[in-house]
Amino acid sequence: MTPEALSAALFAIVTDRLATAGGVEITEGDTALERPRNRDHGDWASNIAMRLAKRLGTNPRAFAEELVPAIRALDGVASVEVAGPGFINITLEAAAAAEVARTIVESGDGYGHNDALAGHTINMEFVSANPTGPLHIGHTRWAALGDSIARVLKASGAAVTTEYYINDAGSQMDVFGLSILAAAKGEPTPEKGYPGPYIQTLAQRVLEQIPDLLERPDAEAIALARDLAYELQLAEIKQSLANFHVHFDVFFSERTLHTPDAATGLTAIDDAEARLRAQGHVYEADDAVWVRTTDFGDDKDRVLTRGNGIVTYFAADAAYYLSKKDRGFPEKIYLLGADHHGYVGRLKALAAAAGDDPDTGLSVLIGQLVNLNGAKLSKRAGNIIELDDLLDWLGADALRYWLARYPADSPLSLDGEKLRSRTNDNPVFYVQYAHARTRSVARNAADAGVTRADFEPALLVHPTENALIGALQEFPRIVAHAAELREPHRVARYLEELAGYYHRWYDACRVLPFGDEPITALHGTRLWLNDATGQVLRNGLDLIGVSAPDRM
RNA sequence: GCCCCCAUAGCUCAGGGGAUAGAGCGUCUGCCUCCGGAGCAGAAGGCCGUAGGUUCAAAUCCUACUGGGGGCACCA
Repeated sequence: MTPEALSAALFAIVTDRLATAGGVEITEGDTALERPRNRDHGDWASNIAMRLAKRLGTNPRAFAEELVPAIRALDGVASVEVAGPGFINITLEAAAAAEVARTIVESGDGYGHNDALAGHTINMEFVSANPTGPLHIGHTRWAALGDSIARVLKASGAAVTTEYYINDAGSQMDVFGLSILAAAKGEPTPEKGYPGPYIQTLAQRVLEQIPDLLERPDAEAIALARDLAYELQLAEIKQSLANFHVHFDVFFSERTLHTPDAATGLTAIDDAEARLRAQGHVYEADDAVWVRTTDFGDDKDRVLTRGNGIVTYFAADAAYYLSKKDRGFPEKIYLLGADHHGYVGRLKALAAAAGDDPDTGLSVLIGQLVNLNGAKLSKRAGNIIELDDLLDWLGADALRYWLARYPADSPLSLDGEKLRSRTNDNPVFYVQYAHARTRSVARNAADAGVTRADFEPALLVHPTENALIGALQEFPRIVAHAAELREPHRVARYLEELAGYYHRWYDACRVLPFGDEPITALHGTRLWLNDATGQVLRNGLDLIGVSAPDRM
């Protein structure tokens, strides 16, 4: 008996009761159960009676009492009580609750997957760092968060495509080429050019591949340096992301939006402008071409083509948006830093201008920036810390976990001391340790001859077993909530709780027999519970891209 | 000026309208004769920024205010 099954049964009972009362309708979400903090309040509690009391014009306790007999009659329910202002507290039979251990072991990696977002087709864009330099600390949070969100969305049944938009067009690429060439010549960084030792390294590699670079005319040399350095840098970025266990399905080049179609001679941006014009949202003023985004809530209209004939970044954004739409993504998610929150208005307006509903088709997740030991990092300050260095220093697991365990809108600072520590200062170790412990117990069980041959769930009656089982039962719903809210930190926090329940159980209940004690069904059944816990810890850690070691 | 985010234990932070507000760190006290002590049990520590409002019920929702962070280009 899972909370989902119990909730569904309760829903049936309540709707049945309401059919005779008439006039009141509820949804399945209304009978969702919560795990009471206080064990005296049963295994699962419902507040449905209090929620309906007003609409029914009845006393919540009285209405709750009316539901009790039908709930008590359910298979696997041990007792039902009405308590407090009208809570219905349900206690399950130990055997019915502990069934979940078998379910988990048999479902394996699939346990926790759910269909909360079945039928949703989602495009997620994040990171999208300029290919003119390495990924740095400013990108880490979105990389970790975006990848984890994609994982929980998939686990909840959504079809997800993760996408990295490469800003490989525009003047900053020429500045990049110029910087590389200057470095190749041994000249100082040009004004407003890209500084940094990585430029020197890139220049060196470019020279190795194009030995006669410096003998070519500057214009040609800049273009050659730019394009090759870009290629090399992008490969580095992809490698960094791979090292960080972050996966992108698509790397989308902005250049392709500026490239004329062979047949029509028009670019995707031309096409986007034409489509917005056809919708009646485009006008000319001051020699420039504008979109009237203020019609859709933006605070000012936006320019597509500047007076000098050059298209704006926003024009490419528009074309890119339409590309996502055309490629079949009804839902688009953008992850942006708080420093880009000014984009929200124009993106929403763009979606509306394109004929989409910005409320359902587009969600922009804004997150706070990351600090390091309290010191804020900005490019201008020059104290850039590269992702690769962070990975060398802290390891992907600690970094991914730390970045994933806070809500995106919560300020976050990386504390190198904590992340390197192998104590409870560093929560990833607490969780990973719990997993390693489940594996250790399993190894010892195998050596001692304890197997999963016997499974007698009715034997799992210890309070710490009840608590652990309840936590295991909650996992699918935790994943579904994390997906619906795009909040993977819920998974991390859940894992910390689960690890706590496991450690307390481990402390109180032995899986292996003492000394020469005979092996009983209880030992075997507890091994199921041990293995089930390990499986859930593994599945949860995987959702945030963190490894689950067998030994530490 | 306008917009967005934040305010909860000494510190860092959880807490999608419910019962006695939680965790880690730090402080104090216990637990290693057998499954990993990177663990467990317990103590101390709170006017949930302030003031109103909605509700049977508010840390949670709404409004105003205070204090902190960020943003408001024919840049990319």
